[in-house]
Amino acid sequence: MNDRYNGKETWEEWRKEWALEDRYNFKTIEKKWQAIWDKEQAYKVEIDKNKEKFYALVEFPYPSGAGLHVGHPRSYTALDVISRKKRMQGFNVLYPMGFDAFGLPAENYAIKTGVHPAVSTKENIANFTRQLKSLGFSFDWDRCISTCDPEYYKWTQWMFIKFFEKGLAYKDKIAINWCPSCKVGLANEEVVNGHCERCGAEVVRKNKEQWMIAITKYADRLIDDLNDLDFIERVKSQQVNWIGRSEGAELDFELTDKDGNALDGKKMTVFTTRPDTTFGVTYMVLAPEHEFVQAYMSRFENPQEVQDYVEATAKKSDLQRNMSDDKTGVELKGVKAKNPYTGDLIPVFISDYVLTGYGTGAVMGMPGHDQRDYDFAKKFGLPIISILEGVDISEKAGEGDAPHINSGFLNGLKNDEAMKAAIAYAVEHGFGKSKVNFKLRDWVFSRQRYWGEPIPMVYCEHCGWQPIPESELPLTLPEVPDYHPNDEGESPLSKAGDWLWTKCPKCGAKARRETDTMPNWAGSSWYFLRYCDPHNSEAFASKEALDYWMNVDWYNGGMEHTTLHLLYSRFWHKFLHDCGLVPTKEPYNRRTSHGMILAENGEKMSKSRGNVINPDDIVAAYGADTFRLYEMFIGPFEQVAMWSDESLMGVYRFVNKIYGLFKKVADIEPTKDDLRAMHKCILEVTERVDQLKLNTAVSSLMTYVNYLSGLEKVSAELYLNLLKMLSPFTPHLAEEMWARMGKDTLIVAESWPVGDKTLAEDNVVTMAVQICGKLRGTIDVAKGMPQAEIEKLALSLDNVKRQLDGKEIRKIIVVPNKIVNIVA
RNA sequence: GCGAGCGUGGUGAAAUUGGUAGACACGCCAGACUUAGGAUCUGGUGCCGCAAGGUUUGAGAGUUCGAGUCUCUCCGCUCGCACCA
Repeated sequence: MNDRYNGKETWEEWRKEWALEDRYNFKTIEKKWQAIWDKEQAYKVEIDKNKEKFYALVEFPYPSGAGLHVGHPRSYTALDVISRKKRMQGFNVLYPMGFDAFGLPAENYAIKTGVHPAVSTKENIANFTRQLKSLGFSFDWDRCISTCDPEYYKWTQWMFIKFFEKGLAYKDKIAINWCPSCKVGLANEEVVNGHCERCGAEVVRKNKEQWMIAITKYADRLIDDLNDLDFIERVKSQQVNWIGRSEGAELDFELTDKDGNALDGKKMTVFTTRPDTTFGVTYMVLAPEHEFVQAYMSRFENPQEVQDYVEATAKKSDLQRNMSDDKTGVELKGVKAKNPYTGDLIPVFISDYVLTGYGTGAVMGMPGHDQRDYDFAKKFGLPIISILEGVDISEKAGEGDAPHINSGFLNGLKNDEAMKAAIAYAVEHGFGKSKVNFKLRDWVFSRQRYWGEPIPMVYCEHCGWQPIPESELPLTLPEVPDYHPNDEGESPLSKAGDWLWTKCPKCGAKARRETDTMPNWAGSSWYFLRYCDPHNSEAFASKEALDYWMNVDWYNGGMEHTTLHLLYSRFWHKFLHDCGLVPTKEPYNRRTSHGMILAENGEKMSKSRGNVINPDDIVAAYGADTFRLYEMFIGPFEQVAMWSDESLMGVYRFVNKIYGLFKKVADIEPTKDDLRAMHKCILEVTERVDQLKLNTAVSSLMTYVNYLSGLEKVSAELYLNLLKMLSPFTPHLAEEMWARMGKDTLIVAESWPVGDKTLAEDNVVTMAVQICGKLRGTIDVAKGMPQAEIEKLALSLDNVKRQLDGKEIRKIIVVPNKIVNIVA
């Protein structure tokens, strides 16, 4: 009995049976081959040093209760196509799948229903796995991981301790974004337009002790190392943008009373990207939260006014702060700042357009050449000076690279030189230095949540924060009576009785465990490493496995993850590299991003709109192969695409056509034309898959199938090669027809056909004949025809003669095999 | 405002990177076989025109023998960041 022969002993016996079918029965065919791949472990992969490795990675999904979305298979199929082709080309391909299984939805569901998140997550993972398997992806399921598995998060915790040991993880009381509805602190990245990304409630500021990770220490490298990577441009630019490096200088302004007497020797440092414009500075502004304001309140002449403004600002959310076009502020009366370049005394203000978290929280106002300062100066009647020659500042702040004026020793210098000279002067006189600032802040790593990795730290009265010993890892999630945060906003883990209290690993005194959990970015920051060696209990992955498999050769994922996940995981990887734990400084060689799939009317698919397409329904109605092929054909991979049932039908027809073509297959020699069509197709498909032009790779296949359909009989050689090329796209159908052709191997293990350029070329080419660049006719020309003959042929065309009538030919340009252009 | 990208038929889109614009597919039209099925097959299909022919890649200019492709100006759209000094 043989599975591939549908239970018959021999191919001949099976053949008698299928002769009765004339429709493509995808339901039985797809199930059949999925079972055979499973049984024969067709996609299991091990280290094989004799073969070149290829590591293809797709972002692992969060196993939501809604199941797979049609967007997931777009990414998974694309890299499945690439993986399958690479495998056929002799590469040792690692293409793994897993689950990013910690997260809010499971916890919210638990709060609502009381079902433990581990239980619902497990069910969801089972459902996802079923769906993924129904699509025939060539994942090595033996390597499947889940971030909520203690065997996995043991290592996430272990790595956190490494961050702590290296001084990169620290606790700090900071104003965090606080969602009053979720009772949870949010990273800046989780705040969308001032609202909680999850629940939509307006985010407020709240001071809390949080674990932080010092990602800013890697800011420079996270930008600079992008240069060597093959990431698409918009991904790179978004990373650079997010990190937001700006180069400038810090300058100290001495503070005085209103008569110019030094104020306790106090200096105020500002950050500026334009130290060369300092001669145009007419005032200074501090963030309302600046520590100076409270410390020197009693020295101001208008403390009540100042305090009122500070309080009004505190009530504003970031959103309100951003939205106000109008500049507001209050002068700190009785205080002046001394411009270190000119010695001028300038007024000092507080205003909410200056942010406390960026730079020094203080800026010098140079209204002539900065629009925000210009607006502020207009509002408060402050002088506006131009220090750039010929730049108009009557309507708005002036820009441009021009010789400086009104600028003392900088006069006549242009921007760059003036900048250098200004900094050199500041350094020489000890009031400034060059400085690089970043928008990127350290990573807020605490969540007041249950369903995440426990942070493996304990607090001891005597010894402070201590990591738990490695032998106690994993620190598993305790059971809790309910999943609500407590009223102080502490995580549900604070309700975990016995678990909460332990001994200090250092002095043995009673100590309390950290009750916050890690953000869901934690587990996804290093999962690609675990895939290399997923069952290792001694290490997160062996050195041998990492040396062999890393880097990820090709990583595909959604644009929504190009700032956060990509940045975090690159940072995390770099840190491990610095610790000597991974061999490479960057994890991903190539990053691509698939476009979203929208509903037919161009709207986003969402439950509330009721326009969600369930992959299960498509697979049931048309089969996985049609579904896969359609998603590849839908449009350029990196662009958004609109779902269309009608286009899907077209692909379904095509798949049936391939099935139907089998009846024409005969044991005959291919003709020259046949071979030309075949080699052309091979060359095109091979190249287009490598370039991720999957939609046009599919059209090449369609063109070839159209050609074959027009033949009386199809040579077996042609059909077999067609099946090989189809197998990455429609693996089930390809296996089935391969078996029907009498093959007892798996097509997935066959070799990829090699195209021959010479055989793909026609020996007669059609050349365009143009007059002054306008098409006037075509000529069929044998390859290698001498230029003079081509010209003669072109000139003999009736339409050409007519067009040239009475005109003098000045020049004839012949581009071999392409075009003849007659200039008259 | 800053950064990235895009603009081609009724629709989704191709174009070997400067060389016959519209491949492939959807839709539509006509026909065939059938006789209600979201079946299959054949032919046609950018626009104007009966035709010869003309004309066409958001608008305009430029470079070139030749521009969808390169350069400049303008218009429009999408995404990301956004009072980041």
